[in-house]
Amino acid sequence: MTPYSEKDEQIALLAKAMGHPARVAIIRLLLKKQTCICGDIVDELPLSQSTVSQHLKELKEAGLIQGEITGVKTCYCIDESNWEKIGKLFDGLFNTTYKAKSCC
Amino acid sequence: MTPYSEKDEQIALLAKAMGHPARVAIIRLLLKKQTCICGDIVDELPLSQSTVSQHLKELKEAGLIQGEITGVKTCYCIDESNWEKIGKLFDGLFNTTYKAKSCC
DNA sequence: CTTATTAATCGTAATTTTACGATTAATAAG
DNA sequence: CTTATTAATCGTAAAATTACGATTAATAAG
Repeated sequence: MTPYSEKDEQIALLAKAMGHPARVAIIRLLLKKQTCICGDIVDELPLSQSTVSQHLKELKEAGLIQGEITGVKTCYCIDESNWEKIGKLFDGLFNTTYKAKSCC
Repeated sequence: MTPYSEKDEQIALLAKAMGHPARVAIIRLLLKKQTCICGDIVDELPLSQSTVSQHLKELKEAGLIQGEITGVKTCYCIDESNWEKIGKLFDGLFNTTYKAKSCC
C-alpha cells in the first residue's frame, strides 16, 4: 500500500509526533516530573487547554505516551512498553557512524 | 522570543525534518549507498523530481544533509559535522530510561 | 440535586506542508 | 553555437497542522 518500508513509516510517524517544540516539552516534562496530570501540563505550556489536549492526543496516537483517566482528571505518562523500542529505532538510524564516501 | 527551550526547538526542528517517510528513506539511502546524486535518489523514490528536490532542501535546511554541485549534477551526503551531535540529542531524550512514577 | 472542575471534542480560521507540472539556469556534449 | 541533461525554483491546488474559544461529558464537591 505504502511505497515506503515499515520501518521508515514508523520512524517518520514518531519523528512527526516529536516535530513540535510543545510536544518535545511535554515529553521532557513527563520524563522529569512526578506529576503528569493534564492540567499541570497545561500550566507549564504557553498554550490553551484545548491545544495542549490536541498535542497530548497526537503523542498518544504515536504511542509515545499513555493517558489514564482517574475521576475528573487524566494522568499522562510515557508509554513504557514502547519507550525502549522507540529509543532503539532512533538509535539504529542516528547512531550509524557515517563514513565519508568518495562522492562528496 | 520563542517560549520553548533552545534544545526543545532544536529537537523539534530535526524531528520535523525526519517526519516524512520519503525523507527517512533519503537519509537511509545516503547512509547506505555510495551514490548520492540527486537523480539517483529521485529514481529510488515514488515521487517527482521537484518533490524530491523539495524534500532534499528541507533535510539540508535542518542540517541533516549537505549538497555539493559538481557540474550539472548535485551530490548529496549526510552532514558529517552535525550527524554525531544530532544522534546525541535524540539519544539524550529517547534513551532516558523511564522509571514508572506513582501517578500512573 | 445543583454546582464546580477537569479534560475531550467540535467548529473554524490561518498557516504550513505536500505534491505536481512547467520553467529556468547551468553545465556538458555534439 | 546548438542541443541535451540535470536539478532548482515557481506557481498552484489539495490536504494537514496549529491554535483558539465554545461546548460537552463526566466526576467531585456542596
